[in-house]
Amino acid sequence: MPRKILVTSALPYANGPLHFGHIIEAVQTDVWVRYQRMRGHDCLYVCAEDAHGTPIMIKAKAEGTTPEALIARVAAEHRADYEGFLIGHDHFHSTHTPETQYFTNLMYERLRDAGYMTRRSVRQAYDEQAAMFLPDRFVRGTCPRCKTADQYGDSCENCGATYTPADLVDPVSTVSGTRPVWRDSEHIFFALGRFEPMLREWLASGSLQPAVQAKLAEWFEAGLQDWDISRDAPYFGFEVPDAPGKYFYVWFDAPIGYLGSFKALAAKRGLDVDAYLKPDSTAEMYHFIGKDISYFHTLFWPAVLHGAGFRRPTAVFVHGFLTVNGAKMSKSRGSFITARRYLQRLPPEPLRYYFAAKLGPGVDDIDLSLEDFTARVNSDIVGKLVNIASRCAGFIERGGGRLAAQLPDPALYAEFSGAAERIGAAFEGRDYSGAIRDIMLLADKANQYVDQHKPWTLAKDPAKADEVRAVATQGINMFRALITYLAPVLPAMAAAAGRFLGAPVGRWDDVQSPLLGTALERYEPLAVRLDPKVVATLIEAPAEAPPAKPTGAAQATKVTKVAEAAGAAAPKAAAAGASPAAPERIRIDDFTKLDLRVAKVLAAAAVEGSDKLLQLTLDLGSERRNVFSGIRSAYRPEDLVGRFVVMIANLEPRKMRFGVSEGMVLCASARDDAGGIFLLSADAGVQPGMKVS
RNA sequence: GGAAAGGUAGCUCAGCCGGUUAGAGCACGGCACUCAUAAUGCCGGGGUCGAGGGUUCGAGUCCCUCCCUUUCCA
Repeated sequence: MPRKILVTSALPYANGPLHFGHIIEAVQTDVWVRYQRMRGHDCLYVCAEDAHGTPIMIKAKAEGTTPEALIARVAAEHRADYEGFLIGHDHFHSTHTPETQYFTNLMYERLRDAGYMTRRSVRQAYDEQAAMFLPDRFVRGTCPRCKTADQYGDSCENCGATYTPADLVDPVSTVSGTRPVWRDSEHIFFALGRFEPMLREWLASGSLQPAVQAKLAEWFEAGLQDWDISRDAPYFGFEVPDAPGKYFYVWFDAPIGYLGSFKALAAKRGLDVDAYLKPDSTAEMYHFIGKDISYFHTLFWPAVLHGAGFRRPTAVFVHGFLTVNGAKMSKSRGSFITARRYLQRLPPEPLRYYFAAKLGPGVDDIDLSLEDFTARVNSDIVGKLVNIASRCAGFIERGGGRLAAQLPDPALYAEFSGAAERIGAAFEGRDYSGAIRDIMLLADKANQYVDQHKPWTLAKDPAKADEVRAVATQGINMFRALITYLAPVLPAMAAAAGRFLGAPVGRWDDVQSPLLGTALERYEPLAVRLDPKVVATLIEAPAEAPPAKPTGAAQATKVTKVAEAAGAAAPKAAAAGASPAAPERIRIDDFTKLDLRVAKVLAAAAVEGSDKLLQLTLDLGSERRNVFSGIRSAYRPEDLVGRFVVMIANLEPRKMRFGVSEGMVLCASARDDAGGIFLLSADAGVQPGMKVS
């Protein structure tokens, strides 16, 4: 009996491009959906543009356009990127639509009438010049705990402290640059705490992964707070029906956007919305999300649904974060890879395969290692999988173009067809990495089979033509089983394979009856190898020397990391094998010979008669030093005054043409300074003269 | 600061409820083969399973402490 399933992945926000973090989630969802469809289930996949909120409003203003125009433009880009990665949404909508507004108002009114909405006054930062209340992220200032400058209004990136904008030292509005004032305003709150028993029961039903359950337990422990779902005008969103000048907070209507998108789809296809959304619905509803938004999806969302008389999600599937080459995606490291950047260089399926090969059912983070990506795809897909078809196709073609009437080794084929349930269960349970391990083991087995039976040797004896065809038929059928199992991951390749086989690859159960006696089409290569040189260009070399942007965590990096970051300027050169002579090892006492000190730049000036040098006057706490430094190409003297640098304080003074240099300032750079020169410095709070060790 | 996940061969990872000489793929070395996109097959080298304690007849697998990495925190 086919299941009725509604699936969503998280809504991309309409103020930036899709990046690999979005793509891995879309791939995870899409693979699951395609698998369900291959099993004959009625599985719908909807998504939408998350269109509301202050950031959209401000970005539109900055671009001199309207939020609607901005959303339309970004949504079109997002849609194209999703399509580029073969993400098969049944419908891609927007939250700024009548459908979403309909559900938003309906839910609000029902929750209000049931007594779950309360009002009370809130004191909030207000920008008098821009005439608007400021979200926490739009107030910046100095962390009250560690004194790091220029931190967001809700938490410190450096020390991790959490606080409110009012706690900041020297708060500044990022909208106008002025100092905010504090004003009171009435807000609407959703009484989340009253749903605790329901939520506990819901989570006990086994809808969530163990790690997510643990997180929820922690939140229950801390106590569920009322949730402020309103914002003051000006705000881009839906106005609250019974509160003029108040708008629904973007996070209130974002998940409702799932239902809005579904409603639009239902209208298009004549589906019964109620059958999916009523409290006792037998349809299943799943949300694929990243772990950062599990609070909204595992607490607010089920509570809002339940309180408003709708069904709750069957389950929420939470995945971990994507890291690139072992570290968080970062713009400054160039590892912030957009969907567009990838698609301009490479086809989508290798990445779908690689993500699938690494995705498990848990919330663990997933690392994209570019070298591993290339090796894995070339070896698994081209070397193993496609090779089976490629090496067998010729024998069939030369032998008349038709498959044999029966399999020479039914027992071996049974191993392949018998894996269907095991591999299917892995897909169902989102253990794609397990499924792919299984599939590749079978691919090895298929290649071994061909090797053992040596059709190329048999083919030399015309009397053995039937035997040759039989072996190739066995091989082709094993290939067919494997590409069927991989079809959720590689839909385009599966379609191409279907054309070659003369029988579409579409249903999971097709594998149970081998393809016999039928004609094959001419074999065309189903995949090409990835060029490591092209793959390496996914990582962007940092463009120019960063214009003095030294704040917070970015600056707290260890010296080794800085060196690495600079090394990345020559993209992957080191990884490509150009290993520079490894430096000799030293002992700790060699290191302690260095007297590294933090110094403050008191004065800086270009040196007359030199293209490279700046003359620095440094405060070492107890003394001042005069140092010449070859950083003129990367720093303007006036930008340096007041900042902290690291210097070698016990370097032999050196007489130069322009004077005596009494030390050396530490910088990171590529060997030829090609990617720029980067001064090392210390976090806020450091004092001149402090020793570095 | 709180929390979660992870630390197993050069790389990416698998090792279920503790039990024979710790596995796979890639990479590397050798051999074979030539049907296949220098693809494939066979053989081989390579691991003090992060560190230190503990429980046990026996621990990569359980407990404690510490170190490191990544990530999350309405």
